[in-house]
Amino acid sequence: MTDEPSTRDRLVQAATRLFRQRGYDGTGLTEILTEAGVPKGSLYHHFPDGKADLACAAADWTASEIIRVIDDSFRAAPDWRHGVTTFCYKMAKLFDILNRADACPIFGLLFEGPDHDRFRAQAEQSFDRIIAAAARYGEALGMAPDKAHDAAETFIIGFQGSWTLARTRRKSDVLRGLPARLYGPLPSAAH
Amino acid sequence: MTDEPSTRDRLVQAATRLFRQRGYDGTGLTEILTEAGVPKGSLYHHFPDGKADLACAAADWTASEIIRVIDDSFRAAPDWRHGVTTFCYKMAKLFDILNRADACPIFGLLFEGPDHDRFRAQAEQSFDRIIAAAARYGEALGMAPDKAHDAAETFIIGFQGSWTLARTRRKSDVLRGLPARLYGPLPSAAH
DNA sequence: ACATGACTAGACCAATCGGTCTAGTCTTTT
DNA sequence: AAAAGACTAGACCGATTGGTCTAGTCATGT
Repeated sequence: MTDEPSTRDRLVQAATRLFRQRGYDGTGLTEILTEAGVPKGSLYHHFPDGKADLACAAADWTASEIIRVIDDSFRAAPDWRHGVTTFCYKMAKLFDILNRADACPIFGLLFEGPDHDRFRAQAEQSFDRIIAAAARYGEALGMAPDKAHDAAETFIIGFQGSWTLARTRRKSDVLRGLPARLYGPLPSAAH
Repeated sequence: MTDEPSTRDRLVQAATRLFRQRGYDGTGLTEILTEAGVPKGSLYHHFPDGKADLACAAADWTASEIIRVIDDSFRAAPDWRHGVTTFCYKMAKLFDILNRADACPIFGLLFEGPDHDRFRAQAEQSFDRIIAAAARYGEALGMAPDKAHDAAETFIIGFQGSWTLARTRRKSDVLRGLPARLYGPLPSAAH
């Protein structure tokens, strides 16, 4: 009945947090180990290839988290724009919690590192998983499959760029303004 | 009459290239020094604060290069969309030259590093310079000042996101597709 | 001829890096 | 009770890190 996270999970989550703040090369193993409260031996037991292995696990875990937010945002959305808007607001809130300084959870993790192509492949896969998840909701809302995929891509591209700008400015409203940027001002609400 | 680049310039350009490939923390000083063919003493003469100083200089240099491309793209453009399209095509070409693997020249340089807030401030300034340069062309093409600024922001946000996706996929056509994404399919050319 | 400041040159340093390895402690199976 | 494998624990390693420091080389002004 202990719901303490396992050693493995504590490692993944500490790594995720630190990589997001300081990047892959900027984060030392000891730092991760200290934050997770785990000795070195355990790391190399759970992740035989060490840091690179851990980073891939962190990327995977992050992608799943993002998809969870997409699900929460689109499940009850009456139309595409509502889903996107809810997602952006949720992420803006997260952005503020993360001190407006961390890398985009979606892509911050995924580059750099010595084992370049392995990381790139991980990024591509995570990216596609996320886009596919969004596209599925587009289809459910009546878009044609290729239209839905395209809309999802545009959405994620815009989100990625917005997060970057939000980060340099340390202001989350760039994220909340994305829907209006992509789809124009809301026609409703005005008289 | 020697047009060899100065020691300083060689340092900045080598650093720019390497930071773009491996990131700030992923690039060692010796690597930069070797690539530039410059000994350590010279580095600390020209950049007393060492690596961080050099990174800021590299960021500044990069921003100026980007603005040069913006100028080249918009100077003779008949309208906003043409300018954006030319820019995207030019950058797609650059992307292919860079082996489709490097970070976005605009923002790849600017994060991470121990001296976090200094880098962030540099990024913000470079970012704003670039957006302002684009916005100026928007105004010259007849947009109201705030409309032009907004259009420039959307453009750069989209570009940043597109570069990231292009990088994970190693395909430059994501960049070339940005104008259609932002402004819809070209109405002309069709019957 | 000589002094001066700009710049080059690289040996050297403590600290930290990612990673290995041995020892020991649990939990489970028989 | 004994054996076995999963897992924890951390001392230790060579390599590399960013940075300092001293010595020397130029070009220029006087």
